[in-house]
Amino acid sequence: MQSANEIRRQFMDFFRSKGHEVVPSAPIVVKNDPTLLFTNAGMNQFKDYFLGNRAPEHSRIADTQKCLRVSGKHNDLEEVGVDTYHHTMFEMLGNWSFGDYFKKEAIEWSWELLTDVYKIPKDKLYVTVFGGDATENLPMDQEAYDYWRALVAEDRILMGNKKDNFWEMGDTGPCGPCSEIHVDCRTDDEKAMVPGSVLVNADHPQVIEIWNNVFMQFNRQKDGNLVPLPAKHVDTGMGLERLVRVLQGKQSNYDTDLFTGSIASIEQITGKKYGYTDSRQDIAFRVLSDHIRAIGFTIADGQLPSNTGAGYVIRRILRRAVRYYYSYLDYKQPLLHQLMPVLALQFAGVFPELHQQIDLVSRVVKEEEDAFLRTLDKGLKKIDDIITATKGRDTLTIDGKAAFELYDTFGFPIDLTRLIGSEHGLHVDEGAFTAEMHQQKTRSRAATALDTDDWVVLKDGGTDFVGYETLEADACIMKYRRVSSKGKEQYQLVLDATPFYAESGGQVGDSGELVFPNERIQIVDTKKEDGMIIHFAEALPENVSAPAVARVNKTARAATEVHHSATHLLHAALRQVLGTHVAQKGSLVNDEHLRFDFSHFAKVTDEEIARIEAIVNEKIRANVPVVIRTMSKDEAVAMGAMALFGEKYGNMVRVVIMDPAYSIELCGGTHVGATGQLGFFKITGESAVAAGVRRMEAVSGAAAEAFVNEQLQLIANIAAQLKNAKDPVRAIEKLQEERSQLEKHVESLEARQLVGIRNELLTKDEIINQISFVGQMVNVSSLDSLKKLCSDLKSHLNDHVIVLCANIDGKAFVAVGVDDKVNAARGLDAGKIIKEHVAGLIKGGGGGQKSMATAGGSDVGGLATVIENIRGLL
RNA sequence: GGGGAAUUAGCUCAUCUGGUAGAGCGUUUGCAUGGCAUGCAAAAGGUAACCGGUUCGACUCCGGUAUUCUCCA
Repeated sequence: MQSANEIRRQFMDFFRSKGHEVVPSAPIVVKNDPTLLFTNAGMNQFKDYFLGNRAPEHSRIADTQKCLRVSGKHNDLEEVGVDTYHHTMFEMLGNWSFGDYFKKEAIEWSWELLTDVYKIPKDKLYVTVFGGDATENLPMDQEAYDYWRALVAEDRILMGNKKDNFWEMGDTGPCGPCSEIHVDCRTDDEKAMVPGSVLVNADHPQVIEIWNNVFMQFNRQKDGNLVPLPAKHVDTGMGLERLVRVLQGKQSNYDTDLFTGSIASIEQITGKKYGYTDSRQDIAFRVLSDHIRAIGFTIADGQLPSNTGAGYVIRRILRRAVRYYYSYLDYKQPLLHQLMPVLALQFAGVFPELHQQIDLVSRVVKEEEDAFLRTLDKGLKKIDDIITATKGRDTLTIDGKAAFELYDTFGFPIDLTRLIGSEHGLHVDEGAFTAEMHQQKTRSRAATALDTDDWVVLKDGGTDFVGYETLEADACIMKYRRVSSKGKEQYQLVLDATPFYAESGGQVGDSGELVFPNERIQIVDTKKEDGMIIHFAEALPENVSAPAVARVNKTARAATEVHHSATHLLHAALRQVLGTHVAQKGSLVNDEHLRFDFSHFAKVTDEEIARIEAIVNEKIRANVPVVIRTMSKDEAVAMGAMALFGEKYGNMVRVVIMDPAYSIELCGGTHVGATGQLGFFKITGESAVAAGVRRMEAVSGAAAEAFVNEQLQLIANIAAQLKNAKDPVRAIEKLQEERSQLEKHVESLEARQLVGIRNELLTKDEIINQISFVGQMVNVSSLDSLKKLCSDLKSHLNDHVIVLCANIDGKAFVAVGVDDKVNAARGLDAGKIIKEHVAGLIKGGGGGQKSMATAGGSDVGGLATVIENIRGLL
């Protein structure tokens, strides 16, 4: 039996023999594309080629692409692991032609590979061809049919409709008919009963599509019309997991050697046995062996779990895995991180990034697992309350709102609520839960509603980026569109030439202005989308076709460049001081400061920070020229450039060198000419971001100068407050000591004073109708003292009624204490007394408990009456 | 980006509708035992995240800020 690794290698060898360049997988985490969080198809990294925004370096390419799908019409996260063939992370094998070969070769080669190389029996295979569509006025794909007919019997070629056999990237853009290859894996008996041809594209688990060949030959325009493309492309995708299952003769993807290693490890760790069934326990095995891949590869590509965006998707996948082993494998400790090394080893030859960062990834995963297990613990306490409340209401239904609150606010999974509820004979009101969920979604969507108009195209072509050389350029608007969200309108502009740097690699996009003959348009931000540089403006010029001068805000750009160059110096210094395990995990560079996240397992000590700063400042004083060169990737790696995981690089890369012996980085950002321009570098903060990831914040250039001045000013102010003490720190320590001593002193004085007053009051005790009555004006400084005094007296008197009045800063205060026995025997209630006989007299309000209550008011004159009135009640 | 929640002793958390902030663990001290594990007793430890408002009175109610958690996009 061929292993998955062999099968993958055969694919690459085959297409290499057909003149293809084999390229590595693009990162699974997508950067700089607001429409996509993760790579979800093999073609993602070639999107720019198809759109014509960028020229391909090879016209024939083959690869295996890491993909992630957690939502979509055929793949809901909650379904993964339940069946035998859906996955979160999967590999898409693909061969590509950019304006090179077309239908003939694509069809012939796919057949050759499947039947000659992989030796799949021809009578197991069916192919589909686009059958035409009347509404689009498209004929059937006769060309593809004819090429297939030369290879395959007529009854194995099926006609497909637009839904299955016409592929579109989006509402507009390149598209075309496609031709799928399906394989029928059923037994001969089953085949005899129902012919495979009727089960194609019918969601049968054993009759599955394994390869789709898309022939891009049209461009879909905004008005819906299809225009033939000048250059025709081939875009294919074959799911490796399915292919391996077919070639290894398995019933389920999970029975192939892509997954059996992980499953065996889970068996070993949990002591449970995988039984190939649909039981909860077996589903848990599949869920874990699937999710572990998604988790491992996304983190290895630099995306840490978090509570927003792509990071949140990873957190959700990870938590679903935890839920499954926690509930169905009866394993209550972190488990996933134990599987990582097995996975890393399995893919070391294909996707080395996981193996190379295995320590970091394992730690991050363990930390996440620990955090979620803690969340579960807290949720378990909450659900106890809910269950008690439910039973108290004499019902068997857990309120859907309560279940949703538990889920929404405390992150407690709904399936666990169901499970725990059922253990108590309760069920969840699912309708109400779903309704709450729906409301939440509607609210979120409304808040993010983005209304985007169509592009208005004035001129076709690509943008010439001149921002590395100049900050000012002649430009025309090529296309623009209006976008609005939450009542705020903005315009997005694409220019034929621009000096504006679009946000990338952590460096923020440029701001500036477009100078037209009669007006100036402010550019507030610049971003990248589909390879286009998009300028964000608050308004449109009156004449959008007028020539303009695009001018970048020089001050901001210069300050940003200072921080970007400082980031490189910092990165190199970190590696020198902390070790070469330091790798960039995130970066933000703007005109005010820089933020750099990197892998490191301990807090960076003050001494280390001092050494890092010293190295960077040394490099600044050495005034090292910053050399920027474009070279081949191999050359850059040979030079010792730090290549980042999770970054997509073409064959030619831009390399930024600050002293070849010190810092060489692949980087598309903009930099200063020489390090001396940085002036000074200062680290302003060091903190933790996630397990094994630290964050460093720093300033350089003018921002560093401002920072230092602020700090010095602060110290000067402090010293001045301390009467310019020689040693301000010692002076503050002394002040604090004195303060705490004084506080204690005052406290004990007050306590003693109160004891004195209390003893005096005890002598004035009168017995009225068997009740100990104390009613006096006292001299205390706060309501708190008055209360203390009252409570103190209570503990010294039996059968008491106490009324204490005080004049504190011109306001009247009264405390009334009534012994519980007196309350019971005579119905005297301190709270009631205060409300009915005190508050009114002093023009105020009050209240309290039966045994003690207080009141306050503005009329000090009423206090004497208060005492007499209460005496009268006895 | 939008919603919900949390922040109380060194740590983990109580404090039902506003009315004198508590527990367990840990710390310190004393006692018991030859020593340890430990047991007993006592003590210290609080600006209730921060700022403002309502109230006679706010940990508690309202608003804002910060940090953290959580769900949705």
